[in-house]
Amino acid sequence: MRATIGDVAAQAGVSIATVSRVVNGRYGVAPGTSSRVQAVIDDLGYESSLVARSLRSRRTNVIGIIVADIEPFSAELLKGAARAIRGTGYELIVYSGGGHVEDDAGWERRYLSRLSGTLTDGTMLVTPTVVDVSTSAPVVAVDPHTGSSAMPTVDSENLQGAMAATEYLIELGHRRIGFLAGRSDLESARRREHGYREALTRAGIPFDPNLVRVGGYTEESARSPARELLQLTARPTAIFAANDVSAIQTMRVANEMGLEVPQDLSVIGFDNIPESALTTPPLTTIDQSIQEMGYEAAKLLVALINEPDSHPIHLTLPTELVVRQSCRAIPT
Amino acid sequence: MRATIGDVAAQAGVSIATVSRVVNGRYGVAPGTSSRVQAVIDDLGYESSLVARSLRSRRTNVIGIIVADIEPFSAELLKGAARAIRGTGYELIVYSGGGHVEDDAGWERRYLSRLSGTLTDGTMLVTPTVVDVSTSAPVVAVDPHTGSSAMPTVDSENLQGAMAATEYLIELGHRRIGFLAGRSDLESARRREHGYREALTRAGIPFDPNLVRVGGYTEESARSPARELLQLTARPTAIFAANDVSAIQTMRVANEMGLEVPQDLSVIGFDNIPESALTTPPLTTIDQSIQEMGYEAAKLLVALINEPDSHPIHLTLPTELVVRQSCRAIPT
DNA sequence: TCTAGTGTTGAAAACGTTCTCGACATCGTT
DNA sequence: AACGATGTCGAGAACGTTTTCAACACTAGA
Repeated sequence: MRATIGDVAAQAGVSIATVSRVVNGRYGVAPGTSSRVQAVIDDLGYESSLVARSLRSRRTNVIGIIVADIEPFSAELLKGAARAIRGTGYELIVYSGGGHVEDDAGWERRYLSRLSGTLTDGTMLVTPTVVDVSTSAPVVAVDPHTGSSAMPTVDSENLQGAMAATEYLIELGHRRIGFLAGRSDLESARRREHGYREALTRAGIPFDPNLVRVGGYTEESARSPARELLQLTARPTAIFAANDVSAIQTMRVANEMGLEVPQDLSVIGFDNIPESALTTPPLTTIDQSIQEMGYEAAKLLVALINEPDSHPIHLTLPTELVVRQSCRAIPT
Repeated sequence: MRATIGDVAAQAGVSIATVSRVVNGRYGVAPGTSSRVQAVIDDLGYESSLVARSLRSRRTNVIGIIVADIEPFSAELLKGAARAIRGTGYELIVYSGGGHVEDDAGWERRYLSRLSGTLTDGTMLVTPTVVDVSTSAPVVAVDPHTGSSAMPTVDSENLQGAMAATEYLIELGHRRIGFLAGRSDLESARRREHGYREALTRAGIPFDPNLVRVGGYTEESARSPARELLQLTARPTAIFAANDVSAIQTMRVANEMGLEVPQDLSVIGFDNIPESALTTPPLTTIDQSIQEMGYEAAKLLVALINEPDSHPIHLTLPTELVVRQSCRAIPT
């Protein structure tokens, strides 16, 4: 059984209050008493319960990260956040539901309400759909899926990145370029689609709505729209998928249909998750330095905790084209 | 301000107990009352505090994962664990200190004590140094850094994997093979070193203690021993690093010294973290399917929570050689 | 009409902490 | 000798829940 503060107090022959003082290094306990209590603490291996402590006191020195699920994107973000936290004295708690998000709108509000005000001093929301949460504790949103808000925000240049991806395909000679979109209620998805259309327009290529399918960012939701695109009579020679997970599925579907990438089909993604380098062929994609987003968001959050009245910041990180081997030039 | 159960009760004109019953779907509240309370809950956006709830009640439906830091290895593990949890109704909480582990022995015991018995129904310990923790709640250790114990365990075939790596180098014609070890107090590191020596012995190559340096698994701790190996007068033609992070640093150090990999030096790693495919050249390594370890460990933990008296299991997952481009045959 | 049951509700204890407040020594000062 | 200052300590409230227990109002059966 786990030792409680009461056990320590009883064994040391002092009150609970005194043990609490020793544990937290508060002023006002005699040296003799202190060392005696400390000895009992070591002996029993007592450690204060994070839960009870945070229920009572305002400050916990824990920052929370709320994610819908732990998948490549959020995992990258976590690495960056952990790097930012290192040495600041804060600890990290990541909270994730079972990944059943589709049928569960407002999860971020619910989870936030579960943690905030008690467990954590501040919270980082990863790809939230709603950002108008009202809370006393600082919150920063990473890659929010809706327009700018009063909340501090870190995201990346979705528009420019999507344009760069499309322009690259155009430079390679592609004209029939399919777009596998994310959910249209998500801001990043809309911006990427906008970038795709903008690049087409600038190149003087007419926009064909038939070449756009809605994918939804997850493995499961990407497969059938990808198949639809590849079954068109005028099959696109290239597909720009709105994130890497979708792009990887697109390559898989293409293979299942007997198509070779990049000989028969060029595929480009968005995100540059580590997995994208592991595919055959390695995926050409847009790097949005997810780790940096996590790093900056965590730094921002810590700053916000220490300086609560600073006004909201919107940070936008650059994107960059990463050429690997999933695209090739159209033979003219 | 965050709404509490008291706010809901006051506004609905019922007692706190009744609200609690409605929230948890307990039997014994009149339909009319229930819907009235539910309306107030929706209106106020009330969500019960995870902290307060878990302080009081035994069951939380949360499983905890305790990691020293979030780096490539643990991040992979998390992905697997999240996959295993999906759809089970459990939620996931990952707890990590600031990554200041070296000067902080017994972190796993401390963190466990912080969470267990309160916040989580069961806990997964990632690469713990001590495994003799005593706790009432179920615990499973992943890749424990010490010998087998009474605690359920998931690890992988460190010995066989290390032998495979060394044998591969030998097959390529290498004879002077350096080994960049992990910390000698860690079980996995010892097993990998054992595999290295065993493979040498079987091939009839005498073991040279001078070709072994202690690295310690982290980026910082790997650099100087790697440099030492490369500065030997009889420089090894190949280096087997005990994990991918060390191997990547080894390649970097080699480059800084003007050596080309794999022309001047072959490097092989261990783990197959996603990052290992991103290096130039891509790293040849031993795949220990970290995600699977996380997946199996989480499954095991859930089983243990539901069936507490089942006897401890030790699961060992296979390893596999992944050939990329960081090794080449010695010209004879 | 009484009684036993059933359905609905609230009061209050408990979980493990932190922290305020007051109590009691002890000590130096006048 | 009296008094305030200082040092050391414990009692108890509070944090937001869950859960036990008892209370109350009915209804149905005798």
